[in-house]
Amino acid sequence: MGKNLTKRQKEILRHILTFYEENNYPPSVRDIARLHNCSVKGAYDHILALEKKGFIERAARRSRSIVLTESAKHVLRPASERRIPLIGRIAAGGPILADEHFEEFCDFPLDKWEKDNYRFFALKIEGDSMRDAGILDGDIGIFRYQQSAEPGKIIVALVDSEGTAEKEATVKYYFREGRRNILRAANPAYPDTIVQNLQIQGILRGLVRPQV
Amino acid sequence: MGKNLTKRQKEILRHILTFYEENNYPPSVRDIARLHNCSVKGAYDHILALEKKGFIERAARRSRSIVLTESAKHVLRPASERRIPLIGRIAAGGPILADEHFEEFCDFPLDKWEKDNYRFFALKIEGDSMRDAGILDGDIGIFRYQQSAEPGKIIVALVDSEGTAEKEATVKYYFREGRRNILRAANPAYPDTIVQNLQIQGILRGLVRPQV
DNA sequence: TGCCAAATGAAACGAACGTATACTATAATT
DNA sequence: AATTATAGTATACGTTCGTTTCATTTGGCA
Repeated sequence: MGKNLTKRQKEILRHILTFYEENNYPPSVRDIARLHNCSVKGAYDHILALEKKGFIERAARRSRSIVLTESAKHVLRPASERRIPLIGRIAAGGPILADEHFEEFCDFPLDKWEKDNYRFFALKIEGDSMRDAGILDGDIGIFRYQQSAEPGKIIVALVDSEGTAEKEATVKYYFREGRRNILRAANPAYPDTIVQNLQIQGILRGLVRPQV
Repeated sequence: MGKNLTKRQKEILRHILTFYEENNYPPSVRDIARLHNCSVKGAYDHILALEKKGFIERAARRSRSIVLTESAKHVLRPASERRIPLIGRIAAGGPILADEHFEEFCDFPLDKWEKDNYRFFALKIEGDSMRDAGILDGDIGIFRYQQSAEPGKIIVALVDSEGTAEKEATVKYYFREGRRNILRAANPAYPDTIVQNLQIQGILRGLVRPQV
């Protein structure tokens, strides 16, 4: 997965999407050649390359059978615009919005809630430490990506996870006391956590509960 | 517009939709003929008829250029099956799923959660009576429409609202005690409500919280 | 019964389409 | 310097596809 796209290949991808959005059916090889202003073979080669890299799928010898994969859609419209990546485990040090962390995408009517340019991600919440804030085990939190937060907000922070080199995302209230950062659960059973170097990843902006 | 469909034509329409959902690109005339188990000409004539009646659109001489119109989608799957109506106030006696109650539609990734034939609706929840179940004021509950429920489930029930002839929808835990129906809040500050003739409208299947 | 109209099918034509061959050129990598 | 990946043109082959022609069947209905 996650191979790199060349500039031309990305152009082709976008042409395919554009054609599809305008016509509601996929383009033929010649349609793509026309849009890209190149020869049929040129377009065809790009299609083969895009297929090999996993950005499109198609049926051999069938006309107009190109479909964009999730990766392609993700490349063409960044997470913030429409689809929210659901984050899995976070490797040490890496940025939270790297492709390798995306387990799947969480379709979400985001555009009705927010119209700005922030990027969002989703995180499955485990445990009942935020129970009293109405956030239960299994809920999917929708977070706006930002690296700082006002005290009192519910945030995602990265903390070291035992036994592995990976980090773990934890969801807590964020407070400050002097120079110390405090992570506080919304459940009196959990004690505060005090951390010096806090890696804030985002603040809670929404919630989805798959089942009740 | 809105002409009538013959039985065969509706079958063809459904075949087109089925093919499209399975492949993500439209069928060719021969694909349709295969699905309908008829000749190419038979399928083609049906396509022409469907086009004349406004259920499909297509580009002449272009392969796989059939697209279903809104009318077709409406015929094939009524609104209630996919988009979730957001219910406003409920007039006295009327069924909860009447058009007049829909204030708007709540687009929701329903298909990933449920694959059955139930009908769903959404309801904005007011108050904090279900706070301890993680359902806060302003949350939008997603309910499966059904008129009975097992005890212990969170349901929507219709109760008389003071001063008006209208009914109000209330969300509570449902319990039984002998022949009496008990509506119980998930907040100790609220007392149980005991009702004799309970109008259950649906049970909670999901939740969306627009803002935190 | 006989006739019309709608529905259906086999076959075929030509356009649209995927695919292949051959050749050129550029840039990055080995 | 050789290799590989990318990008491109022009041309052509064979398949898929929309469309048409002609003939056949089917189902009312006068």
